[in-house]
Amino acid sequence: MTNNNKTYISELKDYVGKEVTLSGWLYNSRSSGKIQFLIIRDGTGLCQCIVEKGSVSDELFDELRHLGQESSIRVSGTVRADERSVGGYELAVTDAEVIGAATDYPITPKSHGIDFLLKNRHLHLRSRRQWCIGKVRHTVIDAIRRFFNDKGFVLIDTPIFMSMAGEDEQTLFEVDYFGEPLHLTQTGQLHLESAAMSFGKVYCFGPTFRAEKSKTRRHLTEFWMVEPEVAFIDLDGLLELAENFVYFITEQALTNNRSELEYLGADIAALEKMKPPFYRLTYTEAVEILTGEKTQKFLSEQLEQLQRQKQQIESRIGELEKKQAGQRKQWQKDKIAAELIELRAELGETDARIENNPKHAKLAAGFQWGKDLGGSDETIISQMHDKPIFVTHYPKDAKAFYMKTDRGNEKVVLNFDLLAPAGFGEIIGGSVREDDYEKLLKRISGQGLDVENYSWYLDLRKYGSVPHGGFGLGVERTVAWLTSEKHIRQCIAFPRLMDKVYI
RNA sequence: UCCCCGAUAGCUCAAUUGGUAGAGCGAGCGGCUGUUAACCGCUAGGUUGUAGGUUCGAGCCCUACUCGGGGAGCCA
Repeated sequence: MTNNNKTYISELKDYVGKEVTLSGWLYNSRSSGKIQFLIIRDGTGLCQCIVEKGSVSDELFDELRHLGQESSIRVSGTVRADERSVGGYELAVTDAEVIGAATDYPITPKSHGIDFLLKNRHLHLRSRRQWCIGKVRHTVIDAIRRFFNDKGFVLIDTPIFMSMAGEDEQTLFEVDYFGEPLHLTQTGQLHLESAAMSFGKVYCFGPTFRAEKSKTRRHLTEFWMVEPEVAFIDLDGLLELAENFVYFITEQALTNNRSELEYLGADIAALEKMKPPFYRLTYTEAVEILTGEKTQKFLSEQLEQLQRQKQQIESRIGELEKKQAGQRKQWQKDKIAAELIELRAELGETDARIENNPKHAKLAAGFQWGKDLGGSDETIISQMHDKPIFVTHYPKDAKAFYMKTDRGNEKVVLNFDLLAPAGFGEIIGGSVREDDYEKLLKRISGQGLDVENYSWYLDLRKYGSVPHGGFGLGVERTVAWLTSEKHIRQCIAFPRLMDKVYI
């Protein structure tokens, strides 16, 4: 089948007044006796197609009236601009051909639970929300490659089967490699360091696997991570690289996906403020903030606000319940019932936040210097800022063996996390790498790791060692942040969750 | 692994103190020439997650289990 006569919905603005043929799927339809509105999706967008009685044969008119959601179809007609239509253009249909009729499509235009949607992920991908997220993700990935390629970085594909651990042995997936135990990569960093000593600036980009038993909205067992690694760079240089990088990604998403971001309900005004420089805090400063009065005040104000919000929702529910009882028409009662369901869900979320608030306040107030920042601690700091925040100089003992110690204070390392604002939390983790042979050797053996396995890694410190470092950015977390999507499982086509793989 | 919540029609949810299981969407039929998750009328659709227990009577109370959601630890 040739593709020559086909027009895509995204191109309709160039065909106003002209006759075109669209190929796609029936997204939704409404009929009004002698006029039908078919919403067609073709992968590039949505288009409302108008079928008037008399402009097509009676047989076709009747066939279209009974066509099921997601049937595949080819429609021909004249393009015209109309503000009432999705996307601003519509098609006055003169002819149509049903390619594959569909009946009883499971995902209806009403709301569904997450379990049902994940079980139907192969179909859920067709929904508008998932489509918008997929488009944003595509832009993010394109921006990642473009940013590094334009800056002279060389792409290095690091292995997925790994013989050594980058971080923690316990969080690895083990595989049987012809009888030998290997594990799936959790970072390409160690290999990347060796490549950086050849090419200077390198990056790797691919799937990463973590066997962490984490059941939260921020975790997947398989996720995509990009990791740049640069020779001759210090911590300040890394921070600058990271903020320019994140800025470029947000700017590309705003340029290419504004309508998708709007549909998804992303905070576009906030994203437009993401210009560097970002905030910079040391770990010690972050701890002072967490344990300080300002945080307790911030949290108690937040709690008050949540309680006010709760009261508002409750009084609204009370009003609606009264209103519902007074209604005689069943459909009016049902409309109110639908609103009540939404309000009750909102109330549940608010309740959970009210319940968590004092726990988080207690955790923050009792935070001891030396521990790693917990999820709630990151959330608090993130909520207190309107731009991304770098947190640097973590305690050495809480961090991986390869991080370079601060020569002015050996208790901390030259690392950083980048927290996305408004409560989204960590999207980047990175560090300057230990470049001193003796210090690295001591840290490897000090962590009980087999030095033999790391001899090649130590070689990099033997033959022309240089200051170097890099970081890793999680793609799904970044997409979730940009789109205001709550759970990162929606930010990858086929998510792998702890204990659960649907298709 | 721990804590909290839930499971009722294909889907999303109601069901007052323990007293005859309902609605919307979706499906089918009909009506309507500008609809925006269209609207209006009619029809079909149920072993209330599983196994026990209390009771004259259990969707509702009790116990165990299964599955799911949210959160914690850990992390991108």
